[in-house]
Amino acid sequence: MAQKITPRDKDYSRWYTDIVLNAKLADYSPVKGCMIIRPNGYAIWEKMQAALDKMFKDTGHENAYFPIMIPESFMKKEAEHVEGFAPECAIVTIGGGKTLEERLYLRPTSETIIWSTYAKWIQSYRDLPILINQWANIIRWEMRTRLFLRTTEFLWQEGHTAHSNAAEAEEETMRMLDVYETFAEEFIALPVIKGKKTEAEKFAGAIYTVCIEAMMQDKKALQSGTSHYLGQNFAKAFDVNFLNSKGEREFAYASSWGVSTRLIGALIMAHSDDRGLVLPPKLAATKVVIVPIWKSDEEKATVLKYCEAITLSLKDKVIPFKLDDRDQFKPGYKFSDWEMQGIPVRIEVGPKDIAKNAVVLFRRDTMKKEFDIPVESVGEKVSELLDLIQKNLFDRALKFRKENTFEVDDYEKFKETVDGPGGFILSHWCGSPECETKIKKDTKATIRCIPFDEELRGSKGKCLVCDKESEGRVVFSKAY
RNA sequence: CGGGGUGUGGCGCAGUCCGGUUUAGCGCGCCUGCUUUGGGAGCAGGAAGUCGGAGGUUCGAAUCCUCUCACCCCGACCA
Repeated sequence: MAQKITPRDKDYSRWYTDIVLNAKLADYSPVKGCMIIRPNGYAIWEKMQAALDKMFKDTGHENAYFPIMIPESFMKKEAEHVEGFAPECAIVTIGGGKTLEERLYLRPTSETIIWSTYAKWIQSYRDLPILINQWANIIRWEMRTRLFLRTTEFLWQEGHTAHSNAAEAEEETMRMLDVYETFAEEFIALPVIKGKKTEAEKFAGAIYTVCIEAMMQDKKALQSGTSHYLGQNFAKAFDVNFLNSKGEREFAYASSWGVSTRLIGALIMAHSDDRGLVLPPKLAATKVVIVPIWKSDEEKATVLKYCEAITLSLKDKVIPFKLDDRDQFKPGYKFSDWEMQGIPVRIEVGPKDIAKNAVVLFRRDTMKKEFDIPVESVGEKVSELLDLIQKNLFDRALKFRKENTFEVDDYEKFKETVDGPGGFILSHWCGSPECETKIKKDTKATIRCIPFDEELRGSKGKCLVCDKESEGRVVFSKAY
């Protein structure tokens, strides 16, 4: 390929963009901040959707679809919500050539349209819970955009549940956070820290927000998924009440939760290298590429014939593969091409291998080759290798996060750490918004979350800034 | 919204300061042919641009002037 990838240590931001473009994941569109998701990128999203959708169904959820356009009056019903979202909303004012009576918001999230509907569906405690998820596109008019990480339009899923009591809604909020954790770690091979957002960082309209935070290779944090306990806020705003078993009228309790195409950004930034994308096998639509090598036409015929045994072996193990028999490129070009696109495993076959009745296996994560793999065991061997790669990516990312997580108790040292090595910093915080704001202003580091993990939380201590009592450490970091 | 930058074949750029041998050039890519093929092939031939848009100055504008549009990067805001 003509275009090269800018190395990470030279310009991380450009490296990221280079990966997205060169791996053919996405392209710029004519509209600022909007992106075109190319087949390679969309394939990752489809894999993510399939895995998540199954997990949602397994936890009792159903899919539905609500409209993209929301009446302005709906948006304005929950005070905190409208304040949080109005500035970044796109609004439709003309329809059919006429100025609309009521302006229509293109959804920045669907709480309002969904809760206005729930008002119709919920009469009795017997109607609860309602466990609905929708796969949709979202519009948020961001000032500054970056492919996958922050785009004006993005794809996501949003779960919206209604319950008859607070405990159940809170349980749901946590259950879905656990689903996200499992998905991130098992599929994206992305280790995450679960925790609670501070008041300043929570979702507009929530009682509280819990999240998963992951560390990228530049040591910055990326919020990878959120789950909100909304209490009765939206039920009150949209008058969603029901009769409980005692015959009393009560407002419903809510949760909402979502992950977006931003996860593709997380995947890229967590695992890829200066050669290109590195896909976790479980999210790779094509897990293996076969590169046949030949010199003459006769050799080509022999090698391709030989490949049939390999493809059979792969099909036997249900491993999706591609055979790259393109004539116009030399093997070296093909190697680079597929490496750039992140295909986890490559099989190289040429006359030398045929002579030994074997193949060469190459793994993308370590860039290492294994020679003399007997052809009859290819499927089995590749299958094992894919598992190894999946595990290695996770272990590598976890090791990296641990190596770049520091406990700091002195504010000067804290500032030095943020400016110097960066990473996650575990420090004590008293819980006051003033101290939180001061730290953000001084260092640009924010509280990513108050971790649930007791080990990260540690014992009691003194706030970095004001020295007041702190219940435990919180995670600070610069973030995307 | 503030600061910086860029718009020239599909992509990346040179030319712009000092208008005129520029028939607008180079690299990559593309097409054809031959030789190649175990880490991004070589040679030969070929197709493709009217210089973001509008107006102006001039005998003459990619180049000067005015206006305008778009995108990118850095900040404030955010999944």
